[in-house]
Amino acid sequence: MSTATPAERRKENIRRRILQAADEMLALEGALGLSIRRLAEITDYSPAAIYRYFPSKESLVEELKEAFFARLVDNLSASLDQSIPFKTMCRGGLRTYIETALEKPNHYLAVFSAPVPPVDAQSDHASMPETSKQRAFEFLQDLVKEGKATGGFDRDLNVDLSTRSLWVGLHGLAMMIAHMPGFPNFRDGDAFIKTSDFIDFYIDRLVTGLEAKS
Amino acid sequence: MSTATPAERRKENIRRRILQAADEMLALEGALGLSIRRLAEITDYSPAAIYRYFPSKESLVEELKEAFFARLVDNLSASLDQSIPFKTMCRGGLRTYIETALEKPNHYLAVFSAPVPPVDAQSDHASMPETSKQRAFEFLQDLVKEGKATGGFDRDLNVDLSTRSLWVGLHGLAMMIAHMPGFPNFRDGDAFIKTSDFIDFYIDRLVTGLEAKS
DNA sequence: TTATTTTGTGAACACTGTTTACTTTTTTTA
DNA sequence: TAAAAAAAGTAAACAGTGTTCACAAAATAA
Repeated sequence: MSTATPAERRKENIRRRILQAADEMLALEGALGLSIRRLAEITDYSPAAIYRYFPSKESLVEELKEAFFARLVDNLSASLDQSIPFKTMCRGGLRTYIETALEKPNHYLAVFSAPVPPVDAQSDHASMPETSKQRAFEFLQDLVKEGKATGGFDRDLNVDLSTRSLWVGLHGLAMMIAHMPGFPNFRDGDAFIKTSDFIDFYIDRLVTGLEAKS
Repeated sequence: MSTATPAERRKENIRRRILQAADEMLALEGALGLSIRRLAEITDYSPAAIYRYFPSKESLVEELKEAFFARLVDNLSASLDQSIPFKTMCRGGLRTYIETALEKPNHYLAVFSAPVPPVDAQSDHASMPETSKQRAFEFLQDLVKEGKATGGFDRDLNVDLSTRSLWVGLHGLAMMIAHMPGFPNFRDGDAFIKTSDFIDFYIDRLVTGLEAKS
């Protein structure tokens, strides 16, 4: 390896430094709070200098999103363990999705927020990196397939629809917790609910929805 | 009624005109695309004039969100019909939520997007108007209660957890379709899925997840 | 050492939300 | 009806934003 010249290595280092500063800014203040000008100040560059390393703010954020989502998918893969019962493994995997998403809520929100014009062109599944998205989808698809084969899922389930249902269900939970501080508790809620308990309950409902009726 | 002076009525009319123009802008270009300056241009006022009617852009958007969400809740209430079987009524109600949300995707996104600093203070359930939110929640809560009583739901279900699960599940679907043009179809998807079919399937899973096992 | 490429920047452009001081219009009061 | 008070509207500025461009400084190649 390392067929890079010192100049290239130096450049790559600066790029990384900028990206890391941007990552912290994204985590703390969200995609809108991430400002090129403040990023320049923090990294001790002029705003224009940033543009020697990234063509636009959007592309910079895109890199952060991809890295975050790739990590999420890695965590998903790691949670696969064929030696434990399907039910346990399945619930664990879904929980991993939620927990990783909530480690950096602003990252998760950024991944699932379309670029500047929210509803515009019909670029399908806007703004999600293609490779990691495919991997996440395949993870869920495998889960559904194995669930049908050995996990007690309804054998008549349509795999495409079921996979997407699982995906949407997870997404709803992550989104809800991510940008609603306080959820699942209401201001004047009758019952205090521990987030962790709710996640367990919700994932149970998700899985139960796919199981055979008896 | 109409204990308002002509001046007050005129003022109210202008306010409404501005709100309506803003509503169209929000629908077309999202909360970020809605610009006070362009709104001023369209309504033939100076930017500063808008501030005679609304204290801030945020409060203006807040009104649009509340109106939209109130309409959503009205539609939900209207979908209640005790004369039809619970299963049908329940599915119809949930479908109404999704369909109304998707009539104005940018409105729905705005309702469920926290104000400028996305994850900041712990104002619970940020940015959703309290009254309409409560009404929507109670609608779902009643659904769960009736489901337990007469609709075949698991009688051991925790109502608080179940209501929130339903809520989160619906939210996930609305969010996913709202800011992912093309969903539920992937770019190189193996199967073309009609959105309407997917909604039906997904709502079925949501309800099945709450039903007694047999 | 000179020539060339890379790296960094100040200043500007075109936007954004918002405020302030000021003028014009309308309404109220005397 | 005339004067005073209140309301409505605005130009200009402030403080931000992303981005571009012409130019200077530094590093590399010839």
